[in-house]
Amino acid sequence: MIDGHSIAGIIDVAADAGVSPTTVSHALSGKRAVSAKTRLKIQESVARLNYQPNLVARGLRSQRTHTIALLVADISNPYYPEVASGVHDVLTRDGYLPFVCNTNGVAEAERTFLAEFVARSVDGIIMHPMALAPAEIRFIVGRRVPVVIIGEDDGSHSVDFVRSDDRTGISAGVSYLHDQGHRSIGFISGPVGIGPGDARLISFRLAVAALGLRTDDEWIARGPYTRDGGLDAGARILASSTPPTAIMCANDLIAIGAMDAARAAGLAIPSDIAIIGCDNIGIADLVSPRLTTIDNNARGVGIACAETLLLRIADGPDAVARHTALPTRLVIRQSA
Amino acid sequence: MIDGHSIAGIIDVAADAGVSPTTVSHALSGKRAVSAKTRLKIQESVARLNYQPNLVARGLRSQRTHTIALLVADISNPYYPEVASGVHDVLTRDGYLPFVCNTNGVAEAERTFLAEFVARSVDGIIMHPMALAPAEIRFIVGRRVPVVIIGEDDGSHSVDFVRSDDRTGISAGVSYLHDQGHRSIGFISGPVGIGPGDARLISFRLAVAALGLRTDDEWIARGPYTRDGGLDAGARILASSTPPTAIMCANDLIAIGAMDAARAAGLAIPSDIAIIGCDNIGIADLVSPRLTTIDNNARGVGIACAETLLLRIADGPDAVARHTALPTRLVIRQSA
DNA sequence: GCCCCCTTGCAAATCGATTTGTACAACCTT
DNA sequence: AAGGTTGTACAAATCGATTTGCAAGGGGGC
Repeated sequence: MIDGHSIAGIIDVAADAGVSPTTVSHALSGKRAVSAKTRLKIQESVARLNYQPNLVARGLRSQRTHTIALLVADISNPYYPEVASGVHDVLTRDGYLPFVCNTNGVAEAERTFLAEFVARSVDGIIMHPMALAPAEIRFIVGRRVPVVIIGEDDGSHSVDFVRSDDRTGISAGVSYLHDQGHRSIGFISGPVGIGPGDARLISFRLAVAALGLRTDDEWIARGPYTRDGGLDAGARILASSTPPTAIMCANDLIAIGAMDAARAAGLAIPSDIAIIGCDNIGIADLVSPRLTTIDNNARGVGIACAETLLLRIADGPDAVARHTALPTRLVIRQSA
Repeated sequence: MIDGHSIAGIIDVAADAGVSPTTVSHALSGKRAVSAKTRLKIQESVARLNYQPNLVARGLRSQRTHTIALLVADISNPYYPEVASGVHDVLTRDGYLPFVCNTNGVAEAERTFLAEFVARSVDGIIMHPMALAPAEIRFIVGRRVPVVIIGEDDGSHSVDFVRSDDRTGISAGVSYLHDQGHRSIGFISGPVGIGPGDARLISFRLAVAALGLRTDDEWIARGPYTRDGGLDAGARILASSTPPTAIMCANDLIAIGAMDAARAAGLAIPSDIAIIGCDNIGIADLVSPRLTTIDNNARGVGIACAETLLLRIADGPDAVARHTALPTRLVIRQSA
């Protein structure tokens, strides 16, 4: 009895119950009526033989594999596991299983995986493209398998998009600082054209302008999305002629670097200078002081992607595309 | 031309090239000889029609899906993405695609997913069990699909195991503290019977005894694997009659909590008290002072699991089981 | 009592590839 | 020149389920 799971097929069940495979299939799927008596017999046989339908065979015949693919840049980047977790929870509840693959942001890898997903007849793809444009994705995948793209939409009516709306959270952050009495606020963004920094800087400028606050170019700095990047940029801002009393950052790593810079300058956080990050990665709650930051709701993005995909699968390829923007929110801790 | 990918099957390719489907299959798989001339014709047709074999159909016939499953407790726990990344990189290189699923440590979820993997004919399973014993896993899965288990082996000769060997790293940590002049070292473990804390505490005791150091029960504390758990336990140790000059912790979150406790007691790190964590999660490099910790080589574990699984697939179920223990290593930063 | 319809179950086709058995030809061997 | 070997391609069976078309039996309406 090494094998808890014998290799019974639907034919074995049919033989055991004294009916045809057809009847077994109908009894189990409910797609056609089966008398209560035979259904009972079949259920007994199923239990006795420990029958489990071969899902590969089912997938081939029914053209539905109940499989989806999640394609991200790097699963070990703390943002993606949150997304994956949301996707996973929604989809497994409906009997889907997710393939999870990394592209490392390489265009050729994105193309290769997409083609492989099509060859494997996945029922849907959720993807955060780094190198491919939505049009090319659509071209590779074709109309047969639905795609939900994480990121800014390109106005297309045939692809679903989900993104988090940085504006709401950043605006809340600026308002919060304003309420605390801050009138001079700086911002550290990422390198030009790379990542979400540009969009977040724009959101920041809008929010500051909306409150009628003064801005100063010396209070804006850029650097890589790392702790060291934040340290450098933060030091530059603090060295300006009249430094701001608060700094917002394009991500949490930069914010942690900015805290280093503040400490190095002998400033106390948040009494001398307030700092707010972006992303609310797990780390944010573990540094000292605990980082006030903007939660971009990664898990919510995953959930929304999965739900959007399920709707698309149900509605077919001709339904109008959904473009979802999830609100972000300020998480107030100790650094501001 | 919305569809970059037409729906050509092997029959279409055969018709286009003027040969039989059999010949196409053999030309592409190389399992039987095909003359150079026809092979060329076929390759042209494949390219023209953009043919990609349906991998579901192939999987059904060949009984190999080139699919594996990775079953973990929680993909958003920073340990697992590292493992997943290692698994992913090795397996995708060989044409496998990984399903990634979470169990949240619930026994019933572990059982359900294992059964589903079998039903889907995955070629292998890599699993970090939380609630199920190896024997039960073996029982559910049967002999048909190979399993690699992450964790302590149970002496079985039929299941492959991979684990990281805490002893090497913890011993290195204790030696390092000893070299720095510490003669009284405490340890904060997790709750009894849960997680890796017990094993790590044993390794710690062995290392301390090997150096002939004195131990004191007041220097050992337990608590949940969280920052707050570390704060509590750390405070208790520091309140003992003669507190130690260094504390090792069963994981990094506990270590961060212990640093909080030290600060609360007015102690400077590492001059007044040295602290060493375990796991080297991404956070460890971001707290202040940067946490000295023991890297358990999560990515290496993933790589080893994948390689072990590939070997098992190649060797068949009767080959002797491999039990691998990967060395851990001390990462020296600022907290010790 | 006759006819029709509805329920129930089976046989056979199907999904799209791989794999096996076989036929035909050409080329060697003796 | 007869017999044997090798190379090449095809037809048919196969993987394990779902799905469709059809037949037999039972019940109800008129």
